[in-house]
Amino acid sequence: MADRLAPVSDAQPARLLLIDGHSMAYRAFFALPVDKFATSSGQPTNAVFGFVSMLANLLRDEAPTHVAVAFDLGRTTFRTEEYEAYKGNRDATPAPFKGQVDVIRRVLETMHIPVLTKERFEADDILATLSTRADAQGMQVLICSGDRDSFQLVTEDVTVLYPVKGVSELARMTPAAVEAKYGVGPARYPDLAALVGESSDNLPGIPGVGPKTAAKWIVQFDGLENVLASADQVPGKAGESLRDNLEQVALNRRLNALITDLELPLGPEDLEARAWDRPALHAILDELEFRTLRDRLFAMLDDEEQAASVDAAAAKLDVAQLGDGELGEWLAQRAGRLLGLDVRGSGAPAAPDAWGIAIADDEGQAVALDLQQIAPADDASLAAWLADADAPKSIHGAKVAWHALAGRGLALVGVVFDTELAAYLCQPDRRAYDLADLAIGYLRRELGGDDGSSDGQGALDLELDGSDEGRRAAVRAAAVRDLTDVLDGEVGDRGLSHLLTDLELPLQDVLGRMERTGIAIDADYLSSLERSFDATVREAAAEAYAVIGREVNLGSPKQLQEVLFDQLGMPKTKKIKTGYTTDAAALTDLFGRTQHPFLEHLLAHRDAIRLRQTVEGLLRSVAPDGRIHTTFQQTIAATGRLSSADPNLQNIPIRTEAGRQIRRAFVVGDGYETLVTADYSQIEMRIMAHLSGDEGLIEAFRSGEDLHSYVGSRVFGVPTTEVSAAQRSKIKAMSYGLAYGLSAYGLSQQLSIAPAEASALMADYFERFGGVRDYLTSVVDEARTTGYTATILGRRRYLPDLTSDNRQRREVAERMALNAPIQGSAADLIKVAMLGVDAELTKQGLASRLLLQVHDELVVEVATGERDAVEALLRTQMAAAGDAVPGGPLNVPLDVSVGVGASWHEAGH
DNA sequence: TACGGAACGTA
DNA sequence: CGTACGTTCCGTAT
Repeated sequence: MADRLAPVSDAQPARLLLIDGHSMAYRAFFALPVDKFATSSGQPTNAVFGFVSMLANLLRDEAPTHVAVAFDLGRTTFRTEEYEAYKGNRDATPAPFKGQVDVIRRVLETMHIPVLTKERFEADDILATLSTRADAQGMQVLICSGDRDSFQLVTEDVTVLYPVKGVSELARMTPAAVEAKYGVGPARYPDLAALVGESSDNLPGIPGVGPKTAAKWIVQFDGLENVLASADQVPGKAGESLRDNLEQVALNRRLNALITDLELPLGPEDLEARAWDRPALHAILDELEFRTLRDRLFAMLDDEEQAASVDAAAAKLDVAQLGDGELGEWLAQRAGRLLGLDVRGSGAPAAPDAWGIAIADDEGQAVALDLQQIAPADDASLAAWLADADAPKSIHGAKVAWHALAGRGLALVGVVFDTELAAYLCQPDRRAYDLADLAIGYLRRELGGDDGSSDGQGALDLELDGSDEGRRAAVRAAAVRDLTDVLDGEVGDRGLSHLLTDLELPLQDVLGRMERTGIAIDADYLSSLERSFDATVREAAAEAYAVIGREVNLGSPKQLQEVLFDQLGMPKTKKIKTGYTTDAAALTDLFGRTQHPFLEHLLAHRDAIRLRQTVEGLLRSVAPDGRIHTTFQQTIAATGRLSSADPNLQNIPIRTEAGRQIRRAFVVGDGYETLVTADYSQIEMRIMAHLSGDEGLIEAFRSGEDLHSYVGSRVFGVPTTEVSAAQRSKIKAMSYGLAYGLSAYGLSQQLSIAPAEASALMADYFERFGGVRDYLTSVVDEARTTGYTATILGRRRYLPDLTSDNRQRREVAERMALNAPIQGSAADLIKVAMLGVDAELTKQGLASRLLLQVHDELVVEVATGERDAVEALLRTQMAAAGDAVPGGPLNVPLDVSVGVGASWHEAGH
C-alpha cells in the first residue's frame, strides 16, 4: 500500500486543512438563526459566526500545519456549460447571506489563510487538486466540505469532514466510513452517485434505484463502466430503468468527477499556517461584535505565542528598576503630568487592603511597587503624591482603589479621570468593564496574564513571582494611561465630559465615604427577628405538609407543580418555560378560586422564609464595627441609577408590616443623634411633566394638590375632592405605567378590569394630557433617529434594537426608550443632590453624614445638635438639583419630604 | 462546581 | 403584553 517513502521518523507529517468556503458558510447560515446573530446595526452575521466558529474548532482540534479555503466564483462553470441544468434547482441566494462571504474572506485575510478561486471551476475542484498533490507529497489532508462529491478524494491519508448537524458536528469520512455508509469505497462513490443522482446538483438518478441497488450493481459488475456495458444483463424493473437512463448516468459521472490537475497559483507547500494579523483580526471581530468567539480564538494560541504577543504589546513599556528612595525623583520628573495608576489589593469597604501599585506615564515609562516591602522614603513619596490634588491621576475604578489604599493608610486625591466610569458613560449597556476587555476594544492591545478576573480587586496572585506581578501591574497602569486619551475623546465626542467630570467622578468620592461609613445595625434585635420568622416558617411548613399528607420542598417550583396540579388537581396557571408558574400572584388567584388551605400555608411560608432569608443575609453582612457596609455600584444600571450590593440595601422590605420590622434594625450609630430620610415625591412624574411640557401636568404639580386626585379629576371630569379612591388608584397605576411603556392590556391586567375599559381610560387620559402622549411618541422617534435616548444631563442610552426587524426586540427597545430618559433623569437629579448635600455638610462644618441612597431617597446619620441644619440643607439641596438642569430650572418644583427617627423605620414616612 | 430559571424584594 | 436592579434557591449540566 505505502508505495512512497514514509516520513522521516521523528518529523510529524504536515497536516493540510482544506475548506470549501461557500458550502460551509451556507451550511452555517441555515444552522444558525439569523435574527439571533446580527450586529447592533442589524448586519446579519450568522454565517460568519458559524464559519469562524467551525474554523476555530478545527484549528484547535486538528492543529493543521497548512490551511487553505477555496470559494466558488459565480454560477457558471465548465459543468453548467456542458449541462445547463447543473445546480439549476438552487434557490436564489437569501439576501441576509449576501455579503457574509465577503466578510468571511476579510476574516481569513487577517488570519493569513490563503483563499483560492478559479474561473469556470468550483471550489471542490480546487480542493481536489490540492488534496491530490498534497497526498502525493506525503501530507495528511483534511477536507471540510458539505459536498458529497468530495468523498471520491478520500484515501488512507485524506479524510473528508462532512457536516452532519449544522457546522459544529462533522463526520470523519475515512475510506472505512465511506464503505460502511454506502457499501462502496471512496473511488467508486461517484459511480454510485451517478446512478442514484444528486438532488443538490440537480442531477437526476435512475428512478427506482437507490443507494442499495446501486452499490449492489457496482460491486457485482466491478465498477460503473461495467454496469453500463452490461446494462442489458440487469434484470427486473430496475434494469429496465437503467437502460432508459444510460445517457443521464454517463453525464452524471462526467459531471461529478472532480478535477485534480488544475493550474493553481499556490501548491500545498505554499499553504503553511502563518501568524495572524492580530490587530486587524481584533478590529474585524469587534466590528462583528463577536466577543466570546474572539476569546475562543485567542485562547487557542499556545502559551509561547501568548507570551510573545503580550511582550510585543508591552514592548514599549519600560518598567523602571528603582533603588530604594528613588521613587520621589521618578515622580518629580513627571510633576503635573497625568499618570495612569493600577492598585492591586482588596477594595471591600469593610476590609480594605492594598499590596501593590504601579504608575505609568504616557511615554511608556512605569514603576511598580510592592507596598508590603516598600522603603520608608518611597512610602513617604508615594503617600505625598497620592494625596496631592495637583498630581493628576487616572484610574480604572477609583473607588475600589481608594478603599484599598485606605486599608494601608494611603489617601487618594487628584483623580481626574476614571476609565471605568468613562467606558460606562459611553457604553452603559455593557455588562462589565474589565480593563483587559477595554484595552482590546479601544487600544487593540492584549494585556495578557490576569485570566479575566482583572477587575482591579483581589486579582493579585500572591504565589506569582513578585517582579512578574509588578510587570503585570505596570502593563495595566500603562493601559489605563493610554485608554485615558482614547476614552477622553470618546466621552467628549458624545458630549459626556460634563457628566463625567462634574458628576460621576466627584460622586465616586461621596459613595466611597458612604460605603466606608456603613449603617449601624441592632444585631440583637435582628437576631430576635430571625427567630420569630423562623418559627413562622416552621409552623407554616408543618401545616402545609399536614394538608397534603406529605413533606415536599416548598421552595421547589417543580415539586410545587406536582402537588398543585397533579396531586390536588388545581386549574393550571400561566405557562412558563418549566411548566406552570407558582408565583405569589398565581397562588393568590388560585386561592381565591379554590379556597384550598394548602395555598394559604404555602403563601405564609413563602413570606416568612423570604423575611428570614433577608434577615439572615443582613446578619451575615454586619462588619466587626457593628455596621453594614454596602457597595454602591456606579457602572451597572444602563439608565444611570446606582445599584447596591453585598448586601443590597436598596431592596429592604417596606410594603408589609412584617417587612417593615426589618427596617427597625437599621439604627443611628453611637455618638450620633438620629437618622433622617429625605425623599423626592413623585419624581418620575415630575420629570415627565418637565420633559413633556404638558401644561396640565405641570399645573398639577404647581397647584400643590394631590397629583393623582388632580389628574383623576381632569380625566373623570369631577372636582378634585370627589375623585373616589378607586378612581385615584386607577390613575396612579396609569401614570406610573406610562413611564414604563405600559400597554392597555397590561393596565387591564393590573387593575383587573376589561381591556376595553383600560383602553378607554388611556384614551381619556391622553385626551386631557396630550402633551404626555406627544412626548412619549417623540422620545421613541428621536431615539430611533439618533440611536440613543438622553437624560436632562445628557446621559445617553444607545438602543440599536429600535430599528430591529424583530417585533419583540423592537418593542422591548421602545419601552426602554420611554423609560430611560425618565428613570435616568431622576438618577441624574439625585446624584446632583448628593453632591450638593455632601458639599453643604462640609461647608457648614457638620459632622452628619450621608449613609444610603435608594433611588429617590437619601438616608443621613445626624450628629448631635445638627438635626435642624441637616433637615434644612437636605430640603434645599435636593430641591436645588432641579436648578442645575441645562437650560434653566425644571418647570415643576421638586418636592422633598423628610422624616426623622432613631431607626430607618421611624425615620421613614 | 457552574449556570440559568424562577421567584421576589426595592424604586 | 411595564422599566431598572440583586439575591437566593433549585435543578441540571459540567
